[in-house]
This record gives sequence, C-alpha cells and structure tokens, in this order.
Amino acid sequence: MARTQGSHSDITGPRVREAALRLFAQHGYAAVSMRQIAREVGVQAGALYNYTPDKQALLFSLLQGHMDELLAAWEAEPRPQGARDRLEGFVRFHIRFNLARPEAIFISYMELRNLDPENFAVIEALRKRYEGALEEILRDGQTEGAFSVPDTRLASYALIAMLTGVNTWYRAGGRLSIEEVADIYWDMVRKAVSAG
Amino acid sequence: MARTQGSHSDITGPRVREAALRLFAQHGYAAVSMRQIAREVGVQAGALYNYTPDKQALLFSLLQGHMDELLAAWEAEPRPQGARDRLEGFVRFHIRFNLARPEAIFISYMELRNLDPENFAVIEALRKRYEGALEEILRDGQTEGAFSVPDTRLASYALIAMLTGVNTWYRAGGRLSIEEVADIYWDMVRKAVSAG
DNA sequence: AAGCTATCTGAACATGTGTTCAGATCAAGC
DNA sequence: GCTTGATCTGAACACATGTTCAGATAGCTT
Repeated sequence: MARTQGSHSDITGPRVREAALRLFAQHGYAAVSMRQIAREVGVQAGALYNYTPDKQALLFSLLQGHMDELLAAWEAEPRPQGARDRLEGFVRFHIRFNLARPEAIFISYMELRNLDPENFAVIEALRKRYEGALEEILRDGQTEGAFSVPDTRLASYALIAMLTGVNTWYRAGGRLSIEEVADIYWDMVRKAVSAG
Repeated sequence: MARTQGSHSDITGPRVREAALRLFAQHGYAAVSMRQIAREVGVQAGALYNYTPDKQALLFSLLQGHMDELLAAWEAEPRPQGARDRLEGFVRFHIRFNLARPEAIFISYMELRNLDPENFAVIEALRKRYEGALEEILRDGQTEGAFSVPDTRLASYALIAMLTGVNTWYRAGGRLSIEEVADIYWDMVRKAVSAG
C-alpha cells in the first residue's frame, strides 16, 4: 500500500522541480545535467527518475505547469466592462505575475526550442491562448472606438514583448516598486494604443 | 611562407562562423557540438581549431562581431536635429537592422549567459552603449519638451524590448513588408512617448 | 515487532563531449 | 620540379552525459 504520510516523495518531488527550474533558468536546459539537479536536491542522479521519466519530461512539466498557472490566474481576474479598463487590468496582471515568477517566465521564453515537437505544440497553444486574450481586448477597444490600433495582431505582439521585457532588468529592492513600474508601463501602453 | 592566395582558410574560416551562427541560433550554444559545426562545414572537428582557440571564443567572437557591426552601422546613420526625428531614425534603424540579421540578434539575447564572465562584461558594455543611444534621445526629447517620458531609463528598456520583439514573429514573405512593420511600430512608439 | 514497499544508492552502460596532436595532403613560391 | 608550410585527417584522451537497475534502506501499516 502506498505511503500517504511522511513519504519522502512529498518533499523530494517539489524540491526536484524547484532545483530544475532554478538551474534551467540560470544556465539553460542543455547546459544543466541531471547530476547537477540531483546534487542540488541532495540525492543521487538515479533517484530523479522516481519523479520524471526523463529530462525532457521534466522541462515540459515545468513549462506546462507554469502556463496552466498563468492561464488560471488570468481567467480568475476580474473582467471590467470597457476595453480600456480590461487593458489596464492585463498590463498590471502581466507585470505582477511575471515579476513574481522570474525563473518560470525566463525558461518559458528561452527553452521552447529545447522541447520535443509534440511538447512544443502543447506549450505554444497555451501561449497563443494567453496572448490571444490581449489581442481580443485590443480588438474590442478598436470596435468600441476606445483605441486606435489598426493592426491588433502586431500591437499585441509589440505590447507583450514590451511588458515581458520588464523581467530582463527589474530587480527586487531596486529604486522602483512593482506597482510603480506597472504605473509607468500602463502609461506608455495607454498612450501607444490611443488616438494620438 | 604563408599562403596569401587560394588558401582554404579564406573559405573555411567564414564558413565555420556561418555554421556556428546558424546552429547556435537554432539549437543553442550548449546544445551544439563542435562535431556538428564541423559536419556542417564538411570538415573534421579538429580542423575547427585552426579558426578558434576553443568553443567559447567562437561564441564570443560571433557576439562581438555582431555588436561591432551594430554600433558601427548606428553611428553611420544620419543624425537629424530634433529628438523626434532621431527617435524615428532609431526605431526604423533598429527594426531594419535586426530583421536583416535574425540569427545574430537571437544569440545576442539568448547566449549571454553562456559567456565567460570576462567575455560577458565586454558584450554587455557594447550593448549598454547601444541602448544608451536610445536613452539619450529620450532624455533630449524630454528636455526639448518634445516627449513626455518621466523615466527615460525605463522607457528605453520598454521600447528596446518592444522593437526587438519583432524578431520573434516576423517572417520574410509574410503579409507585411519591413517598412510597413516599421511604420506601425514607429506609430506606437511616437504615441507612447508623447504627452498623451 | 514484523513485513512491506516506496524511495534511494552506487555502479554500470553506451555514447557524446571539447580538445590535442602526429602525420598525411596539397597548393604556392622558388 | 622540389620544397615549404598552411591546412586537414583520424585517432586518441580524459571526462561528462542520460538512463537503467539490482540491491540497500527506512518508515508506514498491520
């Protein structure tokens, strides 16, 4: 019968995922060995295979877990009436969520090419769903006459790139709080989609 | 006496760099072996060491070469009077230059962490110099009263990320020409830094 | 207290890694 | 036509890689 309490796997499982996430983010998937992950967890390399069928599945599981969290969190957000308020909500949500999970965000953008084709397709579909939410807001705003965005597809790419870029420079404890950063970015986004 | 004509190195040298650039961009530095590069060139792995002291130096040389080209090209651009026109010049230059060298741009952003610390410092300094040019334009525009950008540092990060993001989705032969893309991005940038 | 089984170790496997180097090759310069 | 030396081959080196597995370990269940 399976042990349901005090099992090491309750401890080791998450630790494996945390170590892998941190190391993949720091050095890159290809540059990190299973033995490095194991050392970080305080275990032999073979023990990792109680928690993942192989290295590739470990990467995929991390990315999929992150995308699921992202979509769930976004869909749990309030959905205001006007497109303008929905856009503001998206900007602030994206910055807040991304800065709370820098490693996951990082590997989500950097390690896509290290996914097997089938795994890549799954993650890519999830990402398209998330980015589609932004484009929908832009389209609504265009219809409402609240925005002036001739090409909503392009604009969504541009804004996503801009917002995600926060992760490349933001460091906790710097001169700006997350809310201040979000204020500044929202100001730029607001103007960028306006009639100007 | 060194052969000065018909030497194979005149052919092989560039081919090594091209193969490395393409493979690094496609699979990542850590995931590409010297034997893969050699196979692409049509040579044995040992021969590569006539063209680079080691794998790390090959990556560094590619990145440094690219940054030198980028800075030289930017400094050769015309420098209009007003900050507004200089910003437009920067936006169009950045998009045009980046889309002309997708692989080099890609590894410049993805493979920084695979550089030795000393090499990283060199590349980082070059990149700061380029991004500093944008910030200077924003500062000038703020002084002139042409822009409304309270935090020029942040704004430069935001705009660079947005512009560089073009490379993630643009494919030659798509529905938009490079000039059309530049028009749309310049429109968004112009509005984002305006008084709004 | 005894036994069961999830968990982990430690060694092994086949293959791949970056790098070196003695010797083959072959075009250029005399 | 012979020599010279840049260029390349092919094998070797020491070590790292992902993964497997028989056996040791240890904590829950009865």
